[in-house]
Amino acid sequence: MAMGRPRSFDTDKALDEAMEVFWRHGYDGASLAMLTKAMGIKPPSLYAAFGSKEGLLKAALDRYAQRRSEHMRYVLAGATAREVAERFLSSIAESHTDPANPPGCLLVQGGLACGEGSENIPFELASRRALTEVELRERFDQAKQDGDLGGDADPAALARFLSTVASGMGVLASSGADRDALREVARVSLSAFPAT
Amino acid sequence: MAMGRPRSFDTDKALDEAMEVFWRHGYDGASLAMLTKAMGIKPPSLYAAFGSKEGLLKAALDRYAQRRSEHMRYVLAGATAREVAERFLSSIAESHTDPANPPGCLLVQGGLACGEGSENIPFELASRRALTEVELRERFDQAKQDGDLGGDADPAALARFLSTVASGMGVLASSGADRDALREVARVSLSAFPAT
DNA sequence: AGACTTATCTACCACTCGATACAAAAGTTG
DNA sequence: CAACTTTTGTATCGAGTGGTAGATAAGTCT
Repeated sequence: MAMGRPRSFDTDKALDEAMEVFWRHGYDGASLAMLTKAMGIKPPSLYAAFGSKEGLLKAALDRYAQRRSEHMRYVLAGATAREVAERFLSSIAESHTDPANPPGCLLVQGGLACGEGSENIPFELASRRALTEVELRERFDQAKQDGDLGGDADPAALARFLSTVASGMGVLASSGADRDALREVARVSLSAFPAT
Repeated sequence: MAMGRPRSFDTDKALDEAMEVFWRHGYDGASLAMLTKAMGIKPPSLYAAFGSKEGLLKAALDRYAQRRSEHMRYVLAGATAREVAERFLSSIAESHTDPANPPGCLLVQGGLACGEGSENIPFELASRRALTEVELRERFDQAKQDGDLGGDADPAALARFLSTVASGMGVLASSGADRDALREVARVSLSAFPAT
């Protein structure tokens, strides 16, 4: 049945380049010219592989989530709620200032507000940010059952707090703050988790 | 010397409309068509009054800062560091979910990452966000001299923490979170300021 | 009134946007 | 090799971008 001409570029490698462009310039600010140049391909190849600019973003977001999942598994494996929080905030401080990537978080930098043809992009990013909060809340629910969160502690509120601080650290990092500044924010934030 | 034809629109009223467009769509996402329609004027009037799209944003940011200054004066007038933090976070929770405005904070929504012609916009917003952090730090320095901040407390770190949480609350609000959610984040954040 | 100054409107500029039509190229299968 | 299928590059689409030229309108000053 004839297999057709094989793709001449590596999809994942191209996605990594696209991710960086979206990360650094946001969805609206990332033009097809920038994307195709970074990916090393021409527009028809991009559209054949990803369908649309939005499809490309979603594929990049999937890849971003995949990268993060291993970190998150380590974070959630912390023995206590406080240790989970400590691991979470530390990993955010490191990853948001990793010189291998643009500063901040793709899910924040990608676009909190967009133009007329891209109204659903902010929703897409928000729903992906929400996933992390859910993971934390479920872990803190478990911590409460385990007894290492006091009776007055609110797992949902703590998860939302951590998620909010993480977003804020994304904004801070994108402003050029260095790693130590983010570590300091992480340390102060831990006040919400009384030491065992 | 002849005064010339008077301006037929109210500059501040027009700025308020422009502010809302930038707030809701970000700098790149706000097109001249959207801006002129919202302001009720034509492009030549806009350019005569504000010079450029970037000039319009800066004028809107000035107006935004002016609006906030009274709130900030109230915040900084708190008797103790903890009361300042409490007032700050509460005012953020209210203002970022004020139905009279787009959700979140203009200084965050306006654009953390921009396209090729607007590289300096994120810097402009970041420098304005930094002003609030400086005000808080100076107030906490004073609190330390006054003795209502313990010897182990770090005024700069606490100010950066609050500023970071405020940015995070902006992201959270822009995702559709309601006022109670932000209030809860404010409450948890206050853990960093031991009660007197 | 008439000269002068500034704002406004219509129409448009060159350019970029995201996206695509078409034909040549590069493979696999019979 | 010949038939078939898919990808690739060139060249371009219509729409929208930020911004402006030039004429007209609406005031103030002498």
